[in-house]
Amino acid sequence: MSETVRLFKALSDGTRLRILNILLERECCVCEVMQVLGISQPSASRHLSILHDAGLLKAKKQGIWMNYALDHEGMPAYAQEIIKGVRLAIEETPEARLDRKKLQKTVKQNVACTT
Amino acid sequence: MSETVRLFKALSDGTRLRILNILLERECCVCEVMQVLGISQPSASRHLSILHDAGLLKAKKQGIWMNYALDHEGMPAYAQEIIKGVRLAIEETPEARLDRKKLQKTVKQNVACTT
DNA sequence: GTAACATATCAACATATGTTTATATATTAC
DNA sequence: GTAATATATAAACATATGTTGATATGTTAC
Repeated sequence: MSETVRLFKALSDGTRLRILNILLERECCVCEVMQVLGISQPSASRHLSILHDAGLLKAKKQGIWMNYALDHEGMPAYAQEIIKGVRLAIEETPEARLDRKKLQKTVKQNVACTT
Repeated sequence: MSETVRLFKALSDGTRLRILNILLERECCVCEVMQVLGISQPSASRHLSILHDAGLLKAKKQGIWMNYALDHEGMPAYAQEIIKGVRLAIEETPEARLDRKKLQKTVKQNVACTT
């Protein structure tokens, strides 16, 4: 049961729901999340790791970037059901729409290293 | 979005998930909840009111008892989806099974007043 | 009216959580 | 090697949350 509580605690924060909203669009690195939401880097990093620890995200290092994505296949069935609910709940809110719009205009910051 | 956060905060507690588990069986009064879970009366009352304020429960006064039940019709679509996830998550845990078993043996305490 | 029971609420305390600032680690370019 | 960028982590602080015990409210029986 504790694992379930951890999941709901992870979802009990407006910032993290905003993060899930943009991750439902596509995977993001930390710097994209901080740009879109207008939050500090430590805050973005911490919230992402909370979502990750709750089993919702998979992390993949790509060069200097750490990319986070929803782990639909890896999460338990009940979590998939709950994510459906999250999507229903927030998808059509003005804030969520705006964040997704900002996400489209966002690029990974360091232009130099594409190795 | 804040309403969604309140819902998830309400679900972020092991005691309240146990309460939902028995309310998925049938409606209960406060004294039944405290008996089944083995918690104090103020605790049962408070947790029930948190679930109620989150929009998950309907309350109906019946004589001296206040009966709480899941408000499937009254809750928004996303909440119904999330409750499905809750059920999936906890239904088959040993604790949840045990609580439902205890619920069967529980009777409303005051035998005298059946008016 | 009083007594007994069910429920709600408040105060006090301990614990958990989010935010900010500073710092450490890691990768890439030079 | 140094410099710049991306990320993670820790310390300090304020706020939120859960638990307990005491008390108040409300209903029923007498």
